[in-house]
Amino acid sequence: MTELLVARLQSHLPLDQADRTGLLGLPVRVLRIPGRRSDLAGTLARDHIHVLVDGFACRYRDLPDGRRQIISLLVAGDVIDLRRFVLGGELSPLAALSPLGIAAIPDASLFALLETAPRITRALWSTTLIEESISREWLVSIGKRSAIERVAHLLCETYLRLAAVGRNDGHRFPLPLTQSELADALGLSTVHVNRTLQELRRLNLIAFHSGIVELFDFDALAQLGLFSLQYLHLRVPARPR
Amino acid sequence: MTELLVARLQSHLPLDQADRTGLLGLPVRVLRIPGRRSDLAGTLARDHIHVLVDGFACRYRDLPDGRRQIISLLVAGDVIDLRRFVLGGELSPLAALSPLGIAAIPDASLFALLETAPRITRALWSTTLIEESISREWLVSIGKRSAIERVAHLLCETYLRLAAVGRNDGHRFPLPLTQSELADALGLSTVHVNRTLQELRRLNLIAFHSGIVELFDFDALAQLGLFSLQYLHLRVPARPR
DNA sequence: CGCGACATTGAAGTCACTCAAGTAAAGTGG
DNA sequence: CCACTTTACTTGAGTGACTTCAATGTCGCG
Repeated sequence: MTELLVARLQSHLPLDQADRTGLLGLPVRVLRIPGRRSDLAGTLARDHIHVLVDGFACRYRDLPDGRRQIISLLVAGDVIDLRRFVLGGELSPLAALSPLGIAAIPDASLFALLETAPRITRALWSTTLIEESISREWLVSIGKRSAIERVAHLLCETYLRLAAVGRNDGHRFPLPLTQSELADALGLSTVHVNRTLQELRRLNLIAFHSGIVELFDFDALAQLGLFSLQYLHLRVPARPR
Repeated sequence: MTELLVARLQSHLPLDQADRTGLLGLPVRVLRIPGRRSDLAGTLARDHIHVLVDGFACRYRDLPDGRRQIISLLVAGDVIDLRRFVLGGELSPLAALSPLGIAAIPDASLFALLETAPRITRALWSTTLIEESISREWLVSIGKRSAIERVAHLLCETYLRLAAVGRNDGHRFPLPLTQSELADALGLSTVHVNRTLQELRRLNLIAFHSGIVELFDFDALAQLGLFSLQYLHLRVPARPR
């Protein structure tokens, strides 16, 4: 179950054999969430660290009057609660967008491993920096990109993140968000997301149906979305045919 | 010069005496930037880590067609290039918004210190997590808050960040951004920032003139901006009279 | 079959943008 | 010390991208 974590960490920084062995030796319990739901954070043990191994989740933030902003998308390989692990405090609100598999590792075991393997500390720290990098790029999207650019950008980003952990199927990949959730992620209204998706279909750039996206022309989509790639810090830019 | 860094790290996580001594013993060279300028990143040595000790800076990102998004504001005590230190790669574009004082510490010295002081690693890691937290809150602002809420929110945030390092003067604090830079930070147009500031003045909530802000009613402003405070992870919420 | 969730469409409205002047303040040079 | 330039701020008018509201359509499922 931790192979995925190893793969994920190595996609950003190299590890050596001892590091890998240490990670693979961590005790893991796997948790299953059967389907979509909000407010998942409370169900995660506060003395374990959790890695998403399957499915889609998101972090979100609700304003007092009900407005919701989706802050980030979590895909297989993402560590869910490093912030709590390092800084303590509460976990940010979390929602399952599909059935999930979550690996839970006791904090204590990871602490022990980090004492002997400084490179892993650095690799984990890196993943938080990359999350931040993505978060900043979303800021650019919402702040400066038009609706169609935002959607195009998000699709490029998600595609590459999934491809980096092998969860794509050629140019097709799962994206189990409703249009209204896309709207909350992109800072748009549901109606406008709908029209924007139609425009992208009309341009023959994508198909999107029942939670599956297909990209017909990644390069054109990337150009349209002013997508630039470096911010994902992938060591081997998984670029598809 | 590193007292400020100590203060900053302690504002989020406790350190012990040995940690403080180690930090204060780091060799430091101080760099002065005489005034406002973009594209500062290139002038910072790639084998030193830099801490802003005085003045205001910002990270930004330009899109190919010239649109600029300001990604974050850096104030005294902020570490500038932890990402490079941990993850390598390029520093994100940086601009000086005022004359700056920057402390430069050799990477090697800090690496050496971190080997003996794991708590400092954790404290530094924390600062990157808090930066991310702020970045996410900006995402919420731009995604879901109205123009006046955004401005109010930014003012509350900046006030508390400055107060945490003692760079406020009662309810007054420096904010050396032009309205056009505020616009680039908030995802608004210059014209609209102007009108929004006028509205805030009309409501008797703020004064803002030649780079100095005064808050007449922090609580009212916080309420207007849907500002919630926890995301700054301050151990001692510096709340002013 | 009928319900519920999601997607789609149309129409009307608005918040914030763009364009275009005009004013104010501060620096520059002769 | 005063024209001249530059930079920032302010104001008005018109526009447009996106929103809101309100139906209607479609699909999967018990």
